[in-house]
Amino acid sequence: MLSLKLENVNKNDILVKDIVSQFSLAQTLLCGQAFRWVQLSETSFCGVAMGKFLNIQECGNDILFKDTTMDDFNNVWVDYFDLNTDYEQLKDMFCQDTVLADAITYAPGIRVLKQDPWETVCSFIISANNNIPRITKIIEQLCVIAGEKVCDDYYSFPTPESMFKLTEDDFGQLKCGYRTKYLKSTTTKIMEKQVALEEVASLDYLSAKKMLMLLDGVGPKVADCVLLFGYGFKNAVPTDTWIKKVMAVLYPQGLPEEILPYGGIAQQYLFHYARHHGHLFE
DNA sequence: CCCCAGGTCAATT
DNA sequence: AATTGACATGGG
Repeated sequence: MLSLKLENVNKNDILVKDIVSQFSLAQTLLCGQAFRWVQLSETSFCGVAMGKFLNIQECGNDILFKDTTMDDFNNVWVDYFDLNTDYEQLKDMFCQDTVLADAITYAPGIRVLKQDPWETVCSFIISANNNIPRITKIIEQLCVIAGEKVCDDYYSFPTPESMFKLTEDDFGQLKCGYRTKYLKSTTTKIMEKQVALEEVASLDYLSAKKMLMLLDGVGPKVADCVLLFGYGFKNAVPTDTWIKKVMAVLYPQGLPEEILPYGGIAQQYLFHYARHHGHLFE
């Protein structure tokens, strides 16, 4: 458990002190777990998550949450950014392993977010056999078409109800190809309560994974992404093409046992490292 | 023209 | 249970 050092600098601005060593905005928001944050400068971002707008920026060793409230900070952003987890402690444990030590040195400021489950389900259905720029584009278009305008050019992620009302032409605009039928079917199953996303949180890992895989377009990898990035199951390890390469070359016996309870977080350091050093794993 | 992209599904052994 | 090809779209 990490004790947050907070400072209420202005009415709607909150400063989290001395956390940048375990929280880089660029590394956290651009490492392929979230697709909606807009980078305004090297160290500042804007976006909508959990239906709320946030302006967030690094200030030296601190992180400044702008245009928010203390209530939203405590009730929304602390969980979203996993601020009660001490990533320095986790990294110390991971660094016993020399491979992970290299990956962490490359991007020591990655945190694993706990995003909205519905948004995460849809986002990673879209992500299948797709590339990150196009995933981002499709999701943004979906929000413009079906989300609500929160402010200026910022839209919320649409609710299942809103997506249920989309027409064939609306989906055509998304250009997400054969994934359209998965989005439609998954939306219907959620609306008809064949799958209740709020119940998944209370299940054990395997039961939760099985339940998510009842949704069309959700296989083992997407399910693990949703469990890790949308529910905070830190032991869920999404095995995409990159992680398969890393594991085959560097961990033929699997991850070290003591790391398994936090395998998903370790995975995110490895994924980021592998994606930027692809030639090492051919 | 080819190949690939944070895979999934259905058919086939 | 494990393997194989199709699948929309856009970029290199």
